[in-house]
Amino acid sequence: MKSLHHQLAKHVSDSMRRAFGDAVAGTDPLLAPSKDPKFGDYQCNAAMGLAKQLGAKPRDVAQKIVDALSADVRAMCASVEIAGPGFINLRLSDDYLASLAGSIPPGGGDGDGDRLGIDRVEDAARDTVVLDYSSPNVAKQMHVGHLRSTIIGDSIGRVLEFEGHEVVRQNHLGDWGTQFGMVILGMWHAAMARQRGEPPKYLQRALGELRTAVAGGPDMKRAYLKAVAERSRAEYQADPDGRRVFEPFLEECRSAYLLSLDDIEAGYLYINALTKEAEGTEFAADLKDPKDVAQMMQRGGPQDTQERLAREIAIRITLAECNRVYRRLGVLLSDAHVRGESFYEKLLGGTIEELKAALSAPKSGPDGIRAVCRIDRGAVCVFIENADGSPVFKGPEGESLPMLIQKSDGASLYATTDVAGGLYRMAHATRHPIRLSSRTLNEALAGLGGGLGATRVLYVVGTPQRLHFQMLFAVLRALGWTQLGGGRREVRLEHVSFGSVLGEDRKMLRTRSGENVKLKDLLDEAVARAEEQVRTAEAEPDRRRGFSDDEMRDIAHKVGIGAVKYADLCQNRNTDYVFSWDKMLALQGNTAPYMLYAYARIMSIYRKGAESGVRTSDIEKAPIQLDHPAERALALRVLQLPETIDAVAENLLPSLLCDYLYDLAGRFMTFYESCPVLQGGDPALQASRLRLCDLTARALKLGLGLLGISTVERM
RNA sequence: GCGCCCGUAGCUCAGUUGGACAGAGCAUCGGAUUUCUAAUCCGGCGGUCGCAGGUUCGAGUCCUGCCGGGCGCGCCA
Repeated sequence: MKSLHHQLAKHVSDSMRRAFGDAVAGTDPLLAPSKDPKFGDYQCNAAMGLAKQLGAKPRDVAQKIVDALSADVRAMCASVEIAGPGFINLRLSDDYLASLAGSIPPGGGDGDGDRLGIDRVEDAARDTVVLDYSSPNVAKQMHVGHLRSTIIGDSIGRVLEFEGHEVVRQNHLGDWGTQFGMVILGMWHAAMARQRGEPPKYLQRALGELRTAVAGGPDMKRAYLKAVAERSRAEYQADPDGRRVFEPFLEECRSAYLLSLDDIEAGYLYINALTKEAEGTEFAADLKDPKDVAQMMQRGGPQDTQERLAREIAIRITLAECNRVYRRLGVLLSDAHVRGESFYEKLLGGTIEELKAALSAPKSGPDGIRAVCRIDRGAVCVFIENADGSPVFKGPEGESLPMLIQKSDGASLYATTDVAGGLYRMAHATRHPIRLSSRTLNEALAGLGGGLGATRVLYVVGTPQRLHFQMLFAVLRALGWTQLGGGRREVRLEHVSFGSVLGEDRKMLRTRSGENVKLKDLLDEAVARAEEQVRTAEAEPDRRRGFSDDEMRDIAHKVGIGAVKYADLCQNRNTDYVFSWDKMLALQGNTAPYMLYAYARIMSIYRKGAESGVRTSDIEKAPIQLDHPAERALALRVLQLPETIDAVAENLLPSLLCDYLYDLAGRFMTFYESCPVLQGGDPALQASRLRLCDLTARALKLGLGLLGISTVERM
């Protein structure tokens, strides 16, 4: 079944062409759901615009469109009216709505895999979507900064997959770059501490000591740095190639749980702070520079086996922790989707070579924006300019702002990785072969399997990186890599940006001590708060449902996690949002608990019905009656699920689905209050209303499922 | 300094490519429960859409200027 909106838009569009000829063939019928029921169900706003174009009166244009409407539309509608300056108001007939709702096939069993009869996209429109989301950093606990990317990305993936697109998830793990040198050095310090016989949690203590020393003034800081530098020098000298202490330590880490993620994170923070404080002092020489470590790794070679081993261990520990969070959140990411920055390592050299060669002279993309690569201040830069040569992006001095591809010291940057990643994601050996200038790059790409062949690439990354993605996309387009089928079609590159999570003080959400809020702590609290609500209700005789402990824990988990996810998704992702426990866990308003409650109420009707011998299988074919306004309003809304999903897939805005579900749940509540389902004496009416309940429950479950939220049978 | 985003009811936010009198929730006030989950429902109050111009049959939406806030701006990611 195609969406109501799609069908009506097609009909009106056809009618416009019949009335005014092929000249208006491409004109959007501007069909929209009516805001006010008194204007009908849908309205066409095209007549006013068309009138100007045709030099006619708007109402006359509207009349001609109406006159040309096919018999099919007449059959669907109870009325078609022209109103105001030239609105065409379409009111669907109750019979049509009832038969359409009645034609939705029954759900199978508990509703898993239920599509409510919604079609997948046609083959020609099927995208291969590469979806980049979550992107945690190695050696760091996931914190609220990762929450939005993970939740929004996951929902978008579910929606696109439901629509029938092929979704290739890519978890772009931050496992490369200078910061990684800090992680490895942190592990080295941990190894040395263990060798000295210090108890566990050394790095956390060291970090605390360093901070105390810094806070204590220059003398204390100096003394601390001196002690660490001297000890470090001695330890380096005792084990200069790492073979005696560091490497055995790492080997041991492979099988034993010597380091936790918190240890590794503390190590990173420690080295970060230590390097900063030692910079420019005489102690810096005795403390290894994390940049050197990172560079050594990037250059490759036999000397860096320890660094690589250390990285592997840090990645493994990080992923284990991430997977725990994903499992709790019900996010569809696993190790199989991890494609970290280091994955593109083999492409980096070739990518720089390619950019130098392909962009040695300015090259234009389909939008006329051009890119040119040249060395500037020792760094390899790609400058992005308009057709007239003026810069598209400017720095503080008004100078052209390039995308940096290679630092003057030879190291690559995240832009390099992203260009390489763009190539890998779009290219495909057969479907989308990309001609490259660099043989090195060509071979490296083939070595990675030739690429993913994406027709749409989505980056679910925060709004602050907007400039970076504008540059990246401009470069990828200028290179010509986005052209599909000889330029007939473009790969869609989209930055799915989102705002920050703010505390109630409207500043970035932090703990009281100013640290990032760890995701696992946040989820713990959500579940704990939800559990408290359930237990409070159970303690009151009037509200008691008689839940077992297991049931209460299950409800608390689903309500708590659902509340966090829903609170994030229901807001337009582009704006910052204020995090509030009370609001997200409220039972009224646009919240997960409200939706889950609506669903549980329906399930309750089924249970009651089953007690009196009503079976859903008996009423699967019962005609649906829409005599009550609440019944009609509910049925119409259920039928608008397909077009809502279409809109989410197109605009990548899960909040549209939330708005829909909130409205649907609200309409159900109204229906519930005014239309008794089981009480009525009329069996046909009872069957009809049970079917409406069934459709509503399935729409809620499907919609919430696309948001990654589980329903509860009772609450 | 330049660029991007934002400014809508006391608070948190919706508001499709410009469409009908600007909508929710919270808060507040008032109603509804011998009936399927009252964790609900129905109603009242509440807005010169930051300000000033402009384009348009029509502007919260588009253009210009100003005020206020956030973010970003070459060798971090």
